[in-house]
Amino acid sequence: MAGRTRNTKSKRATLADVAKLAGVSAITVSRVLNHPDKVSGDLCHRVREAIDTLGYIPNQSASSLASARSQVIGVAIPSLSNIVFNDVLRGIYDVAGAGGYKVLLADTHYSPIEEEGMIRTLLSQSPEAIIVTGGDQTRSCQRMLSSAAIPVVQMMEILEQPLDMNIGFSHFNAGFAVGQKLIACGYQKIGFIGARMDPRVQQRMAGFKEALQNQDLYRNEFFATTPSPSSIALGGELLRGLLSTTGGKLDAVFCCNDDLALGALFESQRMRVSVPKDLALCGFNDFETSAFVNPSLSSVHVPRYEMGVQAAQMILDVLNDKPLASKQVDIGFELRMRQSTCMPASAQ
Amino acid sequence: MAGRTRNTKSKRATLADVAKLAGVSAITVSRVLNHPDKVSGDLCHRVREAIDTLGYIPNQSASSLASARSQVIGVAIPSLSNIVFNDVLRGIYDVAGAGGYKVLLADTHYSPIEEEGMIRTLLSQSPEAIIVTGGDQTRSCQRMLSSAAIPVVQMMEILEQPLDMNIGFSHFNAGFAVGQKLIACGYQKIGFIGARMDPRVQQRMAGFKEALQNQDLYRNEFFATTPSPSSIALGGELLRGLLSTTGGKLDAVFCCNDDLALGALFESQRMRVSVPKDLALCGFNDFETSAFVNPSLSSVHVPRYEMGVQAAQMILDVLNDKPLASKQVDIGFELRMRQSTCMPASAQ
DNA sequence: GTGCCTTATGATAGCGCAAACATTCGCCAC
DNA sequence: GTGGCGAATGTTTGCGCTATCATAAGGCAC
Repeated sequence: MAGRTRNTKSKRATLADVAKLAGVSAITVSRVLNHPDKVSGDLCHRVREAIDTLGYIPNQSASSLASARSQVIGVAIPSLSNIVFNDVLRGIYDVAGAGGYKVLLADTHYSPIEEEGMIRTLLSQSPEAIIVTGGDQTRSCQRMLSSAAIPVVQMMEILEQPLDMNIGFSHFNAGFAVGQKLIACGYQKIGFIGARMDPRVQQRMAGFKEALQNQDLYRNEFFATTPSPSSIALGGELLRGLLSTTGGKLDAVFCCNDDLALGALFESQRMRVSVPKDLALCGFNDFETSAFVNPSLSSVHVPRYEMGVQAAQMILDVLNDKPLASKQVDIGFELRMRQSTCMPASAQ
Repeated sequence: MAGRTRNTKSKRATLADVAKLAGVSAITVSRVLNHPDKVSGDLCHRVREAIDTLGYIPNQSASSLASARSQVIGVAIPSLSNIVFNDVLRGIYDVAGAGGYKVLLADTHYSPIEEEGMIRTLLSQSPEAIIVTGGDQTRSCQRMLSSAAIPVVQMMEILEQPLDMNIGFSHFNAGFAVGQKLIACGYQKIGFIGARMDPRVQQRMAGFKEALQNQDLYRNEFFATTPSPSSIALGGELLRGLLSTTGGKLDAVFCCNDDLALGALFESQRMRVSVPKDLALCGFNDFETSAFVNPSLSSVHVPRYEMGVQAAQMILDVLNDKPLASKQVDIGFELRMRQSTCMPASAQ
């Protein structure tokens, strides 16, 4: 609580300063900045010169307060260090920025409790819209979002009952598709490793499990999960653990994401387990590495950047009163089967 | 410019609403939120109930305007999709968040021109401090930053003449160290591949080049660079190009980052060029993958998360009038030599 | 010329909050 | 009892901007 002293007393220039220098009223300066078509070319020019001279930068707080428009879009994601969200963010930033909006970003650390606090903080900035991840907000968080009466997009997954708008894909279906594919490839002893176990990973696992159960191939002891954060190192550990508890009987493993899958692949190489001859591996998210590693890693591709773009675009459309085709968009996914799941000819 | 109609006219609750419900004055509510120690327990409780009842969320714009404190730290980074910056960002967010600050983030796309516009936007939010990447801001951008009269941190590299505070490490020294190390390992025909060629990559290259020149080992045709964004795919392409133009004479290649290095490694494997027997590879940034890939990839480790933490901490310290040990912090780097640069016994 | 419209500019008020100053009250020393 | 002090609460004001309304100046039909 120490006294906050700024050594410079040269206060920032204001609209009024610019107006005085240009010999016009403040509102005219405001118009030059916000509705230049409503000011004559002559004045417009004079005002701009004054702005340059003073190095005037508008005070967005005052503008927001007076106009009830903050030009801010709030975004909450579970993790800053997960590539998955970076790609989505890039899409959001590109579109929001081009539309004249700033993005205020919060990292919820995969915790709905933290998320609630962070969304409260976001809302205190009077954002014109909010983008959140998934649908596992706390009740009071959902109430806050609703009563904020602004457009809300829940992204990354398709939800049964979205708060407002929704873009993503079905993780259950994706997991199910992987399960079906591995079975179709001829694999019989199929395992799963998962980390973090956030709602989307759980849905992938549930879909995968159902596909196996449909063919009577589900075995509880072939599934290894941990709430720990996902990493390459962890992928190796989980795979080694699974192979040891199952006595190496597995012939395919679905990893809940590419971090784990790469870790499993690298660990297999060190254990002299040949992929895919001895063991097939499939990841999720399709990182760039997955396409280039040897053997290349099968994965589920998701148009993440595109999802971010569309999420932001839906918001811009609503904010500009453009008609929206649908409040819910299934952006889909695509199995990218590569060398790591090529069933060897000699398979039983 | 369509009319912006909000269907709900239920305006958000204000301090005054809370005050009326609690039967106190507005300033008391403000005190409950900002200086609870100055309000009696009884009133404090009553006010908090009113806040809950109304779902009151303070209007940060009004608060900023009235108090001249925005609780915002502006951050500009060159890329949202480069893991390097994610780690730094995580550090910044963790510390800034714990200190009660929001982070307003801008992606400059490695362009000083874009950066200038984005910093202008950041400044319009009246941030209490700014963190930017590197030192290649435009003149007018630097002028804006100076006249904003707020703490500024330039991060990622050590600068000769920082605007204000500075944290990072010497990319020149890091490149030089890699050069020396490869030479010490006994490599003689040493190449370099680089992409993006932003200022920091250029410095790494310059340091590396100098190390080679010192031993008369620099050969211009062993250096391949491109302004294209770095990627794993590009690493493979650049390596293949370099090997073909040099007739495969190289025995070691320093890649300006781990993306390129991994791409080079994977491409080597596909070309049946054995790493490190036929070709040594060294990357930069030490991604998690690098430690686990086979053969494991030598790289230069940089404490990125720590750098973000310290950048934010320096700012919090200045904002709280705590004495600062130094305005410039060299966070260092560390060579992590792994299998990809193990000189084979049979080397000439 | 009159009336009416459009365009360009200005004056005023108020957005929601907190700083600064004002008031009230109770307590204590003497 | 009196004066003085601090704690608790309130009143006023203004942060910098824009919405709204007002005004002025010009154009045009008749």
